[in-house]
Amino acid sequence: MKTNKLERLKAAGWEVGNTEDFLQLSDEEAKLVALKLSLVNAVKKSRIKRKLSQTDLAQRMKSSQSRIAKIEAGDPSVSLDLVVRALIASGATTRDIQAAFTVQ
Amino acid sequence: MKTNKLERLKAAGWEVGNTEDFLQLSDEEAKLVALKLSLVNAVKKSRIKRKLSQTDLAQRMKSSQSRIAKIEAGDPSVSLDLVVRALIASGATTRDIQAAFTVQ
DNA sequence: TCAGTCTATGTCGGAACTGACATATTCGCA
DNA sequence: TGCGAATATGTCAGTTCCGACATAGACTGA
Repeated sequence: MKTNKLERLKAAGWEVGNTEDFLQLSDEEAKLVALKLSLVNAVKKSRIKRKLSQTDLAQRMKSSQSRIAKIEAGDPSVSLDLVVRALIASGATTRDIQAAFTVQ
Repeated sequence: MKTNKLERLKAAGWEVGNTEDFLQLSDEEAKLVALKLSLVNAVKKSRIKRKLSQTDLAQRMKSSQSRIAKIEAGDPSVSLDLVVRALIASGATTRDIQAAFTVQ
């Protein structure tokens, strides 16, 4: 999956703004990554807000602690599906979710 | 994937409202399905609006016509990832996308 | 009617994603 | 400091999802 390029770089400490044109990511790819990033942040925020540990959240959504850690780290092996699932399971309201989808 | 239950039923002509408690889908599952459904509709709407054929859209996102058809049909084999990707590729604005995430 | 375009459906091999596990690291706090 | 809880990282086998292809059906205008 092409999107992973950016995520890998980000993980290596790059800033998103710079790398976009450097890698010549298409607008579509950039949008998708931004969206995911926004959701990822929302997951962590929502989880913390509800005072859930990663293990707690994992149980709620029948996943594992390591997967939650990867979600929050923006790991390339994590799909949008799973991020959204985590967001929902973390108790985020519909409003929260919608807000997370606000990318400009 | 558990979510498919509902999608299969829906495809068979069921109404979502009824089946939810019948199948005892958790709130989380229901939310996810509703979200996907909303996005799926947005894809078709956006594609038509821009007068793109399924083949056109497929080329834009380097997928295939049959995949687009499946996306729009809410096929169980289609992930949220792909739906969102299609939505973006169809030219939907950020505002459109956000609107599609408005589920209550 | 029929040719051309569009959409739907089924299938398949390969790619991507998953939960689970092991283990390392970080983080309070007594 | 050191201990327990929380989080991070790596790996892997099983599952899901993917594009591609074949083909069927639907729709439109001539």
